[in-house]
Amino acid sequence: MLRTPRTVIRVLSKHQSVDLLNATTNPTHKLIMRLALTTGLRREELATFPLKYVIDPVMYTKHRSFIRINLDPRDMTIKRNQPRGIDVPRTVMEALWQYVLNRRHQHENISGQRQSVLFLTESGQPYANDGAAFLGLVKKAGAAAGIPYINVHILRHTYATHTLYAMMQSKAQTHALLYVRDRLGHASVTSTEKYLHCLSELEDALMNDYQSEIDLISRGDWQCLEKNFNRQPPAPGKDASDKTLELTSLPPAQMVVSLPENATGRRNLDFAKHYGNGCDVVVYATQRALDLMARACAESDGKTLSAATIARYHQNGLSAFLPFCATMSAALKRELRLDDIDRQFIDQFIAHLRQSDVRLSSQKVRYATTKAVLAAMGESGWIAKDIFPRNPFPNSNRSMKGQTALSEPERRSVLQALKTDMRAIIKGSGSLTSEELAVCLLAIAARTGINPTPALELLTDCLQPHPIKSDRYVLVSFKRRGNATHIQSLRRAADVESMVSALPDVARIIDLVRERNDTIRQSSNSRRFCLSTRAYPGKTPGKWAGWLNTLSPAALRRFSTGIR
DNA sequence: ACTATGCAAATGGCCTCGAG
DNA sequence: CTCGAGGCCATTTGCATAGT
Repeated sequence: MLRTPRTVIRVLSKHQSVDLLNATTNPTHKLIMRLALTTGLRREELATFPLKYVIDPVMYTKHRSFIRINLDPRDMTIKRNQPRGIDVPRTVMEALWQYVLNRRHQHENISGQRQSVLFLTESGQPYANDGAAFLGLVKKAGAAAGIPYINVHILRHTYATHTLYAMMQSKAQTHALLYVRDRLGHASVTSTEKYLHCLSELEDALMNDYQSEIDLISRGDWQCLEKNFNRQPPAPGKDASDKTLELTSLPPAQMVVSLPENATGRRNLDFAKHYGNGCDVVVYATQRALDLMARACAESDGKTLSAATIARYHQNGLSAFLPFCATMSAALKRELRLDDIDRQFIDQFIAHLRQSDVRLSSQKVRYATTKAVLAAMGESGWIAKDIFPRNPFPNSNRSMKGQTALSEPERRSVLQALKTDMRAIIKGSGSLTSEELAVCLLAIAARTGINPTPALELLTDCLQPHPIKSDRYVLVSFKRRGNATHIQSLRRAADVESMVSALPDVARIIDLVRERNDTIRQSSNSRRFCLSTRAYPGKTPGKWAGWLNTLSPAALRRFSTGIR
């Protein structure tokens, strides 16, 4: 501990703060000190800190390392009844959240009474008398850590001094002072300025990375807490059983994840080849994660993640990640476990990608898609969260090459060819083949300019009468983009990809497709899509005969390369 | 309050290959 | 000949934030 001659303010150095926390064995006490050291709360504020201020950090969507909490005198004891905001490190909030779910819950059950304050004693009661007991436990920890003089308020001084110091490295002194004043709830900045005197007395080396250092040492406990939490039976809920991971009999009988109906060529994701390489647990966890995504996709009608995206997770991400896991297993000479997947493991995976001979953008995609799957596994509680570095592949969106439009003569000849083909189709009868459908699609696209994938997913009711112009129609297509945060099953304005006005000839094409392929569509598994056809029209009695499908991108591509 | 900008994630596109 | 799988790359979109 360092003291200054002119003031009575005493603060802890970074190392002393760390020692203090390490000397505390009781997790609740440690958490109280950690909150005090990272937010500068007063003793009475710690004692009356409301339970309701603790949130699941996962639900805090702003990508900041601190979570802003607004303290309200109606919820807790605050000096001068003055509301203020404090910034809680995300890692501390995570620890508080785990405390609430785990240890606090147990203590509350001991007394059988629900409490509104956050921190509870071993007997499940709030800390009485504005947290008078904190002094004893801080003193005890201080003695164990070899800190000669300490009290609860020193933790607040320590926060103030170190935060001021850290902020003044990058911001003006005034800014830093005002920030710390507001966090501490000082009425005047002159109170805050007292801490400036401490600064000059302290050595730089003691001051750096104060908060991050404090977080680091507490991480161990936090991870233990999390593991305990995961080991408990899942909370009752309708999807609780879905998210449990059955690891007893591997490899599983079912090694394929089926994707719902979609407009890409992907149908089934095969995991069989990844089993038996020393990482079956990991393979199975990833398989289950994709399975959950696929189900969510089917239930939400593709509004969560599109089937194409899930397929890409498998193809781009896992096809790189799972072989890497196999290599790691070989290197470790043992079966890989789920708790092997930590920050270091991810770093090694990144290094592994970096030495592969694919381009940077591919490395990035492989990493990003793997991350998406692992993050989902983290959400389900199967592996640790927060294991990813900030951005391992910065500036990957370098040079871009745009596509050039067709020249005018080219465009004319394409349109001419389309017109001829369309005329032949109109003359014919019976259901349309995939090639004929491709002509229709291109004709629609050429007249309306809609994008290919939305076009492939046009619904049977895609054509609406134009509200104003009686001789026109509106062609409505939907985009599938969306995150889990906007799950919606209803059509929303934001989901409309385009609403182009269409002349009667487009309406005629769509009507034609709708009528001629109606029988096929009715017996199809994709009856909502307008552009449905029979795969292998009329021939090939193999296993695909009679299989019904949408017009596939592959068919469309082969057709369009044909007309070039 | 609004706009421009930069970054990361999400998504689309195209090629090749093997099986039926 | 068609389809889906495998693989790589490019572009678009969403989000946060700095700047006005």
